[in-house]
Amino acid sequence: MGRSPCCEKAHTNKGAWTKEEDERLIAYIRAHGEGCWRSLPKAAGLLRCGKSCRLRWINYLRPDLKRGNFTEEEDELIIKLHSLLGNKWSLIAGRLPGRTDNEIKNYWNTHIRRKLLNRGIDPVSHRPINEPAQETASTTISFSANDVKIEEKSSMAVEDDTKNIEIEPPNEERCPDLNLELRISPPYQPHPEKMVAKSLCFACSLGLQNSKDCHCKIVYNIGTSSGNNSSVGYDFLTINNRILDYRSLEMK
DNA sequence: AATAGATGCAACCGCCCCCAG
DNA sequence: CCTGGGGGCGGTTGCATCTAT
Repeated sequence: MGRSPCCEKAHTNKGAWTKEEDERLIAYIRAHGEGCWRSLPKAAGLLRCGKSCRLRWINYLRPDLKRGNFTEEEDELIIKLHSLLGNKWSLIAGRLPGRTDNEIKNYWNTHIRRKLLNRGIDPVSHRPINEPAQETASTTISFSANDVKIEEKSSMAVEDDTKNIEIEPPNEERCPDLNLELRISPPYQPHPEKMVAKSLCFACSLGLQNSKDCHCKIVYNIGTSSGNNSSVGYDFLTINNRILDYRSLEMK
């Protein structure tokens, strides 16, 4: 359409980066920091599109990147985060220090998808493949200010801008409060003890009740004496029996 | 050893969102 | 409030490498 291109394509290199280009980019960012990507190539003496520089830096040259194979723990964390967030690779990457969204996206498509298929789990819905198709109602939890609303819908999506997250409820389970900071803490629990009967582990949330991975247990803790800040967590992210509380999952 | 097919991953493309003017 | 530019993101592509025949 009428939109101007992000850079002058005719005078930019494309394809694999050379060692010299990498060195120029690293040297420039070391000296000036990450700034205006559009003007960076010219300032750094690179015949590259600003977006290309940004991508190269973020996905490959950044000093804090953790290169190498993903660990089993990282695998499981990615799977669990993906079941909650869908293809929000940048959000998922935010929970894996040293990993980039592109890297995780590639890893998902090449390894984890197949791994889940081998386990008989649909990598999109995270449900058992042979489970009969059913009307999937989902729960939308709105977090506009302090006013929390829950409504039923029939799709799965994460809507960043509205700060609504739609989650497929596991077996009629109502999901607790979940905001983009990925904190689990229902706003108000007059009878927190009732949470005991409703708590599901992550395996159950995937329809794998009674599996060896099922470790339903309560991870809520009652608030302090003030009584107003009680927080109740769901054990979605138990990894190797170590509880990953959502309260540690702040985004950005 | 040669070749075809499969796989992995870096990089690109185009759309969307945010924000300054 | 509107608009355009810049940055960010997810999907896709293309090439290098690996594996099977």
